[in-house]
Amino acid sequence: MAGELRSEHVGSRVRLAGWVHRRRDLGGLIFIDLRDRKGVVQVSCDPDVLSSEAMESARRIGSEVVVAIEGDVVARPPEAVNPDMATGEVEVKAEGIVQLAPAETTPILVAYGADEELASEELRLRYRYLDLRRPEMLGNFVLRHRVFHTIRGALDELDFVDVETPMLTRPTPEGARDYVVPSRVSHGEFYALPQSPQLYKQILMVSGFDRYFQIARCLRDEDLRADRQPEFTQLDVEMSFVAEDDVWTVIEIVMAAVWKEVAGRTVERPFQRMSYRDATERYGTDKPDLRIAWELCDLSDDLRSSEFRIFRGAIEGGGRVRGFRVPGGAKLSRKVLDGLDKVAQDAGAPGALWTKLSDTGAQGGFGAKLSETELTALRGRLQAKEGDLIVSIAGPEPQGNAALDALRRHLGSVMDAVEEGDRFLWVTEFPLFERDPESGEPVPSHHPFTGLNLEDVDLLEKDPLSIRSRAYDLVYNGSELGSGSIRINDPSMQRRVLAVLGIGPEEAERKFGFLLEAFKYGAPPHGGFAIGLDRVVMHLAGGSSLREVIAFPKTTAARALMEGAPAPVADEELKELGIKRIRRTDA
RNA sequence: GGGGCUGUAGCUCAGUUCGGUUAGAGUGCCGGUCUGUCACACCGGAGGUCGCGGGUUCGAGUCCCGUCAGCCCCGCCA
Repeated sequence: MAGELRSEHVGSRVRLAGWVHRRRDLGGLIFIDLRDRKGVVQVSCDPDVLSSEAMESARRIGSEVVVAIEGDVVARPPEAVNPDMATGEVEVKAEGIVQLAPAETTPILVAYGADEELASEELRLRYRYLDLRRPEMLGNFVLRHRVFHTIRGALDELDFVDVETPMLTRPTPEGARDYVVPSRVSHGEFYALPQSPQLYKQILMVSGFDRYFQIARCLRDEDLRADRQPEFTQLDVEMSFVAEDDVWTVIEIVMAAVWKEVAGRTVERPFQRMSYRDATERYGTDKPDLRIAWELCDLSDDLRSSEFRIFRGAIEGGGRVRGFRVPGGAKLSRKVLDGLDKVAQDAGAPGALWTKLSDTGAQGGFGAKLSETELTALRGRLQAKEGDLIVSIAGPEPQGNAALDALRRHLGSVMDAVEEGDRFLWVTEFPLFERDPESGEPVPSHHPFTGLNLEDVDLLEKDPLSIRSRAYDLVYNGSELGSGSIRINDPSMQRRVLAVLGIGPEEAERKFGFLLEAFKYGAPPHGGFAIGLDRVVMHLAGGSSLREVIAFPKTTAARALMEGAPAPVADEELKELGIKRIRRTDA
């Protein structure tokens, strides 16, 4: 193909078909850059070879016209070799050019120059087929293909079986909002598109499938983000007769294979592991970016009786003072330091407290408010020295965590302290429940079938919020790639957990009766994992938006701009579905 | 549901601070010159509901109100 021609092909005759990437008309000579899936090659149109009619048509041919070209591959004259081009040592001397399809002037460019800005994302989505012609975009999807291919190969090698589960499923009241599909046959009843194959894969374990996987489409009707699409692809895995380590090992093998195969990078196995408690204590988040080395420290003991009202007040109010050391951070400008308040505030804290360490003590910020003893204690605890910056947050816990995490990442990037590398991390022992901020009642932090740490079973009814689960997340460079758990396979334990969640036998029966019923007939111990593959591909492609690695993504309003979805349907069609349109009740 | 940014030529943007002549640039497009270019170069030309609606004003791309769209974030995402 055009993009594959190299000097070894010189002398061979080729017939190429593709798109006119660019054309350079020098008057006598015309050069056409011909693009196909493998890349671009230069075609030369020489009046000594081509008829004057053929030269005339080559002169008129526009960008993105589809053409077939026949000719010999020749070496370029030495002075005309283009080292920036994979095919730059050769060109095709055209002897015949046929237009296979015309092309109007495109609304957005395909062939961008090095410094040219891409068209707006809105237009790129509207004319997605043109945007996807760009070699960078095509490259993302070739990479995506290789990721999927590698995963399938690795799991096949590990004796997993790929099983498909339904797209039309039972609506679930738990979790994310369902995309709902009306039933034509049963008016008033609805299917839901799957949020994940969770219940099906557990049922497959009851069926004895033992090692299941699926690359599954999942749909959730929630608001979008750069890293969140309503429709996404997940690697779904479930295994029987396993504990955490068995699941982790499988995922580690798969991820290492992907990174090796697709990026040519070796990642160390086993991945680092850290409990949820450790992660939040040391980094202020359940998805720490370990490329930033700095860790948080509790400074409360050193400041308990401080004259500085903010510190003492926070501690007396039941909160804590925590902080971290930014090596060399004393050189940061006043502007950057003043900006820390906003970073902390955006994360829900009243503000950020900081001081610079110099040879004479602490300068600026809270440094002046502390006694000599307190400063010395802080320096010792943080192992901080002259030239460092100390940043801290005083106050109650959840806000403090979020702010410390935000400050750590913000300053990590400002100080250029984010190391290169692939830092995978298992975060383990998530709490089984968290408190619903509105009702105050416990709600599952993962899902209601998550197994619990056997040491904590006795606390189930007494202190549910303190129970550690057998759920785990996989974190890559500060980004959550996926999560999983060892599940509950004992029907009576499942009933106890549901009871704590305020779901009685009747409600449980109505919501997931089929799962509970299946568990009556011999459910093996099992557990699994799910990985967001769009995010994996995004990271490997070096991007920051899923839209770069999903062929036809939705906008932030969940609309498809190219085909125009969603769209109204005819009243007649609605009638057949037993659905009546109601007027919007806008005020 | 809330907050922020953006919307001007096919495309990318300037012009909006502080209302005032005929709204500019680059690129693409069209025409011309050019036999080693590679974002070819050079010369010329066409191309605008200033997102949409309303208001203030002698006068609105510019000010005010509303609305639509795209993007980023919070909420939400078991």
